[in-house]
Amino acid sequence: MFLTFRKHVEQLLAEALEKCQYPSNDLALTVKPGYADLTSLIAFKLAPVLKLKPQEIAQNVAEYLGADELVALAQTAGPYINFFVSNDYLRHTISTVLQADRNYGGIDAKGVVILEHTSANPNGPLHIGHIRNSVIGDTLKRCLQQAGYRVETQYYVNDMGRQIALVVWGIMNFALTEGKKSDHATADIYVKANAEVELHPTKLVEVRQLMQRFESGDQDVEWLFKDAVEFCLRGINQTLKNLHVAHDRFVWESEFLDDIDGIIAELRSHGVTECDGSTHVDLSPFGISKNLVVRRSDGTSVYATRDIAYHVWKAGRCNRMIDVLGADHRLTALQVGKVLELLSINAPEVVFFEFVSLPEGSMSTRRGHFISADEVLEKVTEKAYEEVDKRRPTLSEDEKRAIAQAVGIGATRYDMVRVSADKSMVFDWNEALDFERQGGPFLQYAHARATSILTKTTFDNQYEPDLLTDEYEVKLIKLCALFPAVIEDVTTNFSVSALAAYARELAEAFNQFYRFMPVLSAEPAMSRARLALVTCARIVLRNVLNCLGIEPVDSM
RNA sequence: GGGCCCGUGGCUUAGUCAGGAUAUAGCACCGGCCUUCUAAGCCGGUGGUCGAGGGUUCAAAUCCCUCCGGGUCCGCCA
Repeated sequence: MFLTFRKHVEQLLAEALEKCQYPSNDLALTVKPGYADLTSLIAFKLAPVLKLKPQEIAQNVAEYLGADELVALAQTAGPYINFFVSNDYLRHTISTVLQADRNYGGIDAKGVVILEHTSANPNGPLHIGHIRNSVIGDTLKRCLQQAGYRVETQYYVNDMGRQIALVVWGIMNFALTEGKKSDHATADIYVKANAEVELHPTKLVEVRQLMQRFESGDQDVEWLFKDAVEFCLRGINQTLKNLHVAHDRFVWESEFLDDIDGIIAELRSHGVTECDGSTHVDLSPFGISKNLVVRRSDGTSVYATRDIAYHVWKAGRCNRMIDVLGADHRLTALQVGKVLELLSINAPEVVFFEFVSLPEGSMSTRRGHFISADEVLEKVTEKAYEEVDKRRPTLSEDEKRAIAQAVGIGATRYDMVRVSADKSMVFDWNEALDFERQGGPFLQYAHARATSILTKTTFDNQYEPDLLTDEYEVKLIKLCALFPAVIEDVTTNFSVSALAAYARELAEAFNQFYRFMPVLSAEPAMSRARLALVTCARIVLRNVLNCLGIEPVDSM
């Protein structure tokens, strides 16, 4: 509803400006809670142009602004022009939410999105850095779907690099740890292989041979690689499932080997040069001084070229192509994007996120220095179980387990999107295990409270919305109205942390409403009106939680 | 050495792209609220020269320059 309001105000303002014969290319609308529902700073912008005082301009414009169905009041406050929503706006918000229900938050987005995320090398389990990628990616998927897009998520599987060759070589030389989850067992092998190779660099020859045999199409070696990758991926997939992350498709890098010649041929007319037998692309026209090698002098392919081929393939199958990548891929992504542009293909939209490190420093799968997602999930769920057990001792064991699971995953996922993606994070066990703050469980709690009220009565859809005039009620309705605008923001700016913040505000507003506005014990008419609002708030809370991949529990 | 990202109360953090009215929350700390729909909650309070210094502007956390601190990238690795 807020989007409608904003569009409406834009129109009113443009008309008023026209009547004043003022230019109207920038309406300078901003939202500043505490002052108004929407504010225009247009008077400031026009002051130097018109050589008039801002206050005067605001006054002149306001002459042509009046109240209507959506706008209760448009008034100046010095140079500011403030717009306030009407009762109709509030009424419409509630009815819209109740009617749209699960679809509330949709913004009529059309088309297919291919969203690549996680894509961790299958040489070990996902650690807490990888799942920042997974959670951001999966949250985007859910938001894009809520917006209306058809979304296909892809995991790009590196099945032929040096790292996988090392794993394969390790499997050939060391015994797999018995009884371990496959991805963890793979990491053990990988760590051993790295240590061994570091100690005896001559053994690298064997690893290199494996890579060459793979690329030359040696069936036996291909199977070894495939087995190793699938083995590790099974474990990774289990972790993702536990995190409520599901990929629609796993795309194997080696599938693009055949496309490389064609792509290099097509690049011939766009600044490709040969140098000592290898093939380079000159990206200096784009301000990248270093040439990008697209084929080695021994004729074998490089990762970058396969990645380009992958993106060419994706581009042909969707309207929007989005990648979620660690900030260390910034240069690579830029290079890939520029080469795609040379091929007349739009570069992907890339969402970067900064690193997650440990208090003692950065993580390294190679050295076995990392905290796995499995370990975090396990400990957090365990802690959540203690909390449930403490608060709800009468619940059955199954119920406690289920709630602990939902709360643990919710807390973990929320922590991953809470802070802006371009801020690096230091993982802290105390923080991860602390539920006494406005995190995932806080949101779930608000939802559980709303559900609790609704299970104690029936809502027959008969209500008088105009009774909802208290500040807590109005605040809650206004926040519900904002949800589609938040979805729009996430789908255009990928600001998942804004979604997290919105969820927190919504839950807070509901908790305030819950504290001060009795629902079941109110007068019948008031009770029905508040019941409508609880139903509405629960829908929005549930949809927000779904977008965050956090289970909206009915009880906790 | 060069590129990119970050630097906001003791700690974590919003706002920075599109400069405007009292700088956002949480944790911690202090004080209140459970005979009333789940206290994983609510209300109030203490605490900030927005890394430093210049500049642009009627107006700067936000834009420009310099510097400092932290991270990261700069492979015929993936």
